[in-house]
Amino acid sequence: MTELADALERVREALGAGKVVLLVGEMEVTYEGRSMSWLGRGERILMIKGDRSVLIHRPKGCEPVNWQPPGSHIEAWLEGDRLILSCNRTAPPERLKITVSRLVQLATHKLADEAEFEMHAREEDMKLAIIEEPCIIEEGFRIVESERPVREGAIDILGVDSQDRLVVVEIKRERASKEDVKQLSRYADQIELEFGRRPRSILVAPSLSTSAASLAARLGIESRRLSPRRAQEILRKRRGLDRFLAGNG
Amino acid sequence: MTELADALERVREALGAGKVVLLVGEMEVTYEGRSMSWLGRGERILMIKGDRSVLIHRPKGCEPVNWQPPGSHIEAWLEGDRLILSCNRTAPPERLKITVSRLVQLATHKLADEAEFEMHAREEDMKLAIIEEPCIIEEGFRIVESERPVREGAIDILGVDSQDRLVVVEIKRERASKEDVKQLSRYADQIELEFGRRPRSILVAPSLSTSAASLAARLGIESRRLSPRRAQEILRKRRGLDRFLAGNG
DNA sequence: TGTTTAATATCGTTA
DNA sequence: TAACGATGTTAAACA
Repeated sequence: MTELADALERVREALGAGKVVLLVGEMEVTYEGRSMSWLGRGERILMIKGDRSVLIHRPKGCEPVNWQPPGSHIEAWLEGDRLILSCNRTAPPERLKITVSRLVQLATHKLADEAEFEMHAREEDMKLAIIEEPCIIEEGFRIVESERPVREGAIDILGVDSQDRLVVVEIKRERASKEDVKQLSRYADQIELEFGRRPRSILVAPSLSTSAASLAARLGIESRRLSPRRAQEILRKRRGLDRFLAGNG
Repeated sequence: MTELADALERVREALGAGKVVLLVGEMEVTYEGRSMSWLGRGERILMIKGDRSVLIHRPKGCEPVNWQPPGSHIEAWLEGDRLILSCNRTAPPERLKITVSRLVQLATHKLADEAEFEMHAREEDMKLAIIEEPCIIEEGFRIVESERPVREGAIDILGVDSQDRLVVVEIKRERASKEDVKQLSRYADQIELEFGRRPRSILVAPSLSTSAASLAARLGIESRRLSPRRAQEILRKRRGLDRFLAGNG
């Protein structure tokens, strides 16, 4: 197969030059390492990036069927009328073997992409919004400390209410589960041990699961509705205001 | 830009025909939905599959920088000298907008892939290995029940030892963490409540983290070393033996 | 280097 | 549909 022999040369050249390889064709895939998998012959897309990460995509589904993280050692050779690609890692030991039996398309590109990726509306942004605007929790709420370490993990926010009672705040960016309520309860236990009196506990999340809500009620844990999106809007508004005040100062 | 106008037509045709689109070029990307993200201009690979899942890959890294799961509604149009792709979902509401400013390559393919994907050596296989060969846990160990539901979740394996003491077994396919030890301890609490006496607790995993090991020691929790790979070997050997015995029967 | 935690996690199963 | 755990989770932050 002259076509696959040519492909082998181009793949080797691309690997050496740190190019991205896009190979469309008929292939079999086996993986052995943390798990083991077999995938029989079919038409797929193989992507090898400049950092030697490897992805195999089927014609459907968002996730790759097989992959190898960046830095794998890649070898390529011909075996009869097949093009073999062996992608190996040592820690943990794992191997991905791709057997290409028919080539549909092969492209290689040297790509330049230095842009910064910015993401917002994460759990971190919810915490920042509360720190910059504590009345999200309630009127008169003040921050004492963020990420205060306790025996198991860290308390998202420790604060005091208008009557100077300690408040333990736990933040979740998704619907809170029973387990999240238990975690907050354990944090409150730690604070009670340390300060000698029971703090208030407030779970901040866009919503609570039914079991989480009933457990929270039983344990006397309060909750506040806040979505990551709303937190992001509060931050943006506030920072806009800060810039305005700075400009006038 | 005649090139991008031509690309628009080919993308539309591919979307209608359920083809896979591979577009390499310079683009900006914004996402708004469960989170929000911005990515400035750079050279990337856009993949749209037949099921309308969308992936954007940078030249490095295993994971896509942005994506949209299968079934998103995709619209494409020209805006000045830019090709715009808008990929929308309704549940949850989220939108991915791609602005292509320069085309490097565009390919579309109708791919056929009907192969079955088989994966082995998962946590499930570790459980099966213990069920088929209980002496992996210890001499005289017998299975009572698998996946026994308790208040929070399910016990992987409940069994009895050679002295008829109850044993709660928790299986982890990776190095076990402190949290895994706590989970097992809570399961043991539930069994103690139900049966009126403290069961033995055994954590099965390829290894334990240092903090997990010390917590296990403090709580009187035992452990057994078992990797998914070894479990898979045991299963294969055993099933081979079963077939041999069945052939002789 | 190892551990811990967040993620647009995704994906499957079960009640 | 909601809840819950497994995943070859991946990836980043932290000690």
